[in-house]
Amino acid sequence: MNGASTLNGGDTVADAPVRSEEAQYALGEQVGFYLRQANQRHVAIFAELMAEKLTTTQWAALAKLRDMQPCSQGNLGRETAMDMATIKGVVDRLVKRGLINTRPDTDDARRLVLTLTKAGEETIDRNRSAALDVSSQTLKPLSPGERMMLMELLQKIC
Amino acid sequence: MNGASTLNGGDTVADAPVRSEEAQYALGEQVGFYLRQANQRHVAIFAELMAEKLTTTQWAALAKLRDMQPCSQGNLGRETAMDMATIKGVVDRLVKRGLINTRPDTDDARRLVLTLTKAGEETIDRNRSAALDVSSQTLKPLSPGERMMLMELLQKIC
DNA sequence: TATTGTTATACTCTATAACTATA
DNA sequence: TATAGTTATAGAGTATAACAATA
Repeated sequence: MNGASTLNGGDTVADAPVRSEEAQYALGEQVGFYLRQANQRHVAIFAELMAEKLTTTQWAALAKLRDMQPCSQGNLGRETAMDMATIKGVVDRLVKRGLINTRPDTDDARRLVLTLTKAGEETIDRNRSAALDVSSQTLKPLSPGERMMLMELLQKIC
Repeated sequence: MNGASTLNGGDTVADAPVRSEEAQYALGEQVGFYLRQANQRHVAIFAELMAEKLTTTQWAALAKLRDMQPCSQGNLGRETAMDMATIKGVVDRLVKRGLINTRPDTDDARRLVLTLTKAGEETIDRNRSAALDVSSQTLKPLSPGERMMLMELLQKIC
C-alpha cells in the first residue's frame, strides 16, 4: 500500500517523479509493445520494397490463393489467419482491382469460390522476388541462427 | 527451403492447378505472417483479460503518460511508437472518456500538454495487474529462457 | 524559410455483432 | 442448429495536405 513497493531498479529515494505505488508497469518491458513495433517495421519495409500498391494482407491473400485455388472465401480467410469480415474486405478490394474472380459454388450456394485472374497471377509473378526481399530485410538485424530462433518462437506463441 | 524439386515442367496437362514456375513463395515461411498472427493473439488476450474496454494502444498511452506527465501529445506519440495522426486519435478517445486532460503549452503555443485525470490514474491502478497478466499469458507457451530470447530478438528487429 | 506540431481527410485492416441464406 | 457470407460499426494505423507557431 504505502511504502516498500518492489520497484525494478534500486529503490533509491526519488528525485524522479515517484508517486506512491504506481511505478509497477513499464511499457518497455511488455512483449506486446515490441510485437506491435516489429509488425510496424515489417509493414513499413513491405510498403517500401513492393513496387505495386499492395498491402501485406492483400499479398498474403493472393499468394495463398495461388496455392489453393479454386477456394472459398471463408477457407482462404482461415488459411491466411483473417476472420470472415476481414477477408471479405481484402477480397473485395482485390476483386475491384481485377486480381481475383468470384463465382458462387454450384454445390453450396452459400460459398463464394475465388480464383486468380490472369492479372492476379501476373501480379504475383512480378512481385514475388520483392516479397522475399521484405522478409530478409525484416530479419536483417539478426544472425542466421537468431532468424530461425525468432521464427520458432513466434510460431509457438501464435 | 525444400528447393525446386516439386516444380512441374509446365507441360503436364493439368487436371490439377499446375502453373509453370510459381511455387516459390510460401506464406508460411515468411516472418511477417507470424508477426501479424502473434500480434493478433496478443490483442485477443488483452481484450479477454482487461476488464474495461481499453485497446492496447489506449493502454500504452495511459501507462506511458503516467510516467511522463505533463507531456506533449507529439512526445507521447514518440514514446509509444505512434505517429502524429495515430496518437491524436488515441488521445481524442481517451479525452472523450475523461481519462486525459489537455491544455495548451504556455511556452510553446504549438504544443498540446497532456495530463491524466483522476479517473485516468484510477483506471491505471485498477488494470495494472491484468495488464501484467496479459504479458505472461502471451508468453505462456515459452520457457523462461525462450521468453527472454524472444524479447531480445523482437527488440533487435524494431 | 525551414521545422515542429496540430488538425482534417481518406484508405485499409481488424474484430464484433446482427443479419440473411443455406445446409 | 450450424455454417457461409454480408453488412454496419468502431478502433487502429498510415499517409497526405493544410495550417499555425516557432527557431
